[in-house]
Amino acid sequence: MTTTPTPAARVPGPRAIETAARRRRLLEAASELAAEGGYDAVQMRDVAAKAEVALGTLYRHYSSKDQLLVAALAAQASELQRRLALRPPRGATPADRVTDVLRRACRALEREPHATAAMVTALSSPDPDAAAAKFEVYATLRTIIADAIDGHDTGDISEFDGVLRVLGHVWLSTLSAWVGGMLSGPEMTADLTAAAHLLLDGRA
Amino acid sequence: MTTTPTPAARVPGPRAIETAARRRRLLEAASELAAEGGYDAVQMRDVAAKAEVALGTLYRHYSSKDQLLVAALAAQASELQRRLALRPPRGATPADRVTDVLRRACRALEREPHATAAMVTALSSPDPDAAAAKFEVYATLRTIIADAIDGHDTGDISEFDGVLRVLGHVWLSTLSAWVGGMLSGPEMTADLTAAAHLLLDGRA
DNA sequence: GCCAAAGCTGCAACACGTTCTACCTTTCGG
DNA sequence: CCGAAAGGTAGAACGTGTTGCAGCTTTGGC
Repeated sequence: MTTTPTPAARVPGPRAIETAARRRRLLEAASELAAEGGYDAVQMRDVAAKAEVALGTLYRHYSSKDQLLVAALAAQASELQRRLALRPPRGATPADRVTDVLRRACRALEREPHATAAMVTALSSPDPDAAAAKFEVYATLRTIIADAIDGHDTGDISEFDGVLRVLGHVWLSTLSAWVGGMLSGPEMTADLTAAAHLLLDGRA
Repeated sequence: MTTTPTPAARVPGPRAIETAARRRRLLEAASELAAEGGYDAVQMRDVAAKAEVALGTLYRHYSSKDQLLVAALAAQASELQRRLALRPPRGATPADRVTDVLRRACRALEREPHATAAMVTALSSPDPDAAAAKFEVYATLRTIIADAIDGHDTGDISEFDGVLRVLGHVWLSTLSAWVGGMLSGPEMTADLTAAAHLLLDGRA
């Protein structure tokens, strides 16, 4: 009796653990394939095989390719947020801090261009199955910008709501343009920096 | 000799006329199918059939579905520009005129939601074949905004280059979000209006 | 005139996202 | 303990974008 045989029935149970592990493997497989060859290289049969899961199971968890990729992006955005909490953006003014965050984020994304392209492609697909995951990504991105605007003190962020929304749009659009080859990396950064200064300089 | 038999060899020739007519029919067919059922309803076999053209011919002119749809969008953007030249935007300040233009454009787009969805979907696809047509659309949109900023007089637009780029990004991103169901029509207009005022009020 | 190139046609074929079927195993409320 | 529900597997099958092919006609330079 020293090693409680069935501890409390509140532990997940082996089946649930297996299921969670499968989901994790699926996201990992998708990310790896995306990093290697971009959107087209993420083929559902390959993802399933790489995660050692049946194709039907993949579709049970992620009901479309775009949903899968957006979920992977959401996970990555969360991790970016976590890293930013550890090393907060530097800069005296809101505009400087926002610029710093966006620049860092872009550098990280440019380091894995294929993966970024795949995930941004999925993010800008109109697939309604992916809507929930897209909301999550949007929310995370806006939180990241909001945290940069108020340098971890402050209160009245609500005043910046419009700025926040506009900056979010510019971020997504520049990313999308970069992925589509319409904008180079430096141009993307330049547009983002310009937007941050236009929207934030001379305000609060 | 009164009716010059072969006028000057500078006239297009019957073959070229036929070819041009085929291209026009293809764009029309694509637009109609898009208006009826959106992106998925634009099926290449159906477009070819509706335009009374072989599938291979469709691909000779437009090397992908996305390129075809972006070309249709480019044509529509040109027409919007023409209509705007006839009825210039109203408003005393640049921000007011830009808001007026964007509001009008959005209303036009919301009137054909399926067609808009199809074309915006194609526009935000990363298809490199469509890059040239995408550039054309981007350029037209920026010209439209630029014309609204300077009320058909003025000179130094270059000073507004950053504003122009940022507004273009916001326009595309809100459209994309609207198509993806992440933003309602009024929300889209609100974000655009907010951006115009944030970027233009208190400047020149 | 003649011939290569360009442009078309009709149709077969392929690839990959997605769906469906048939069947098995584990979990859990009664 | 039982039976239904949930979650899995293997694999066939379907739809649609895209490509390839064989042959036809028109065009334009020589």
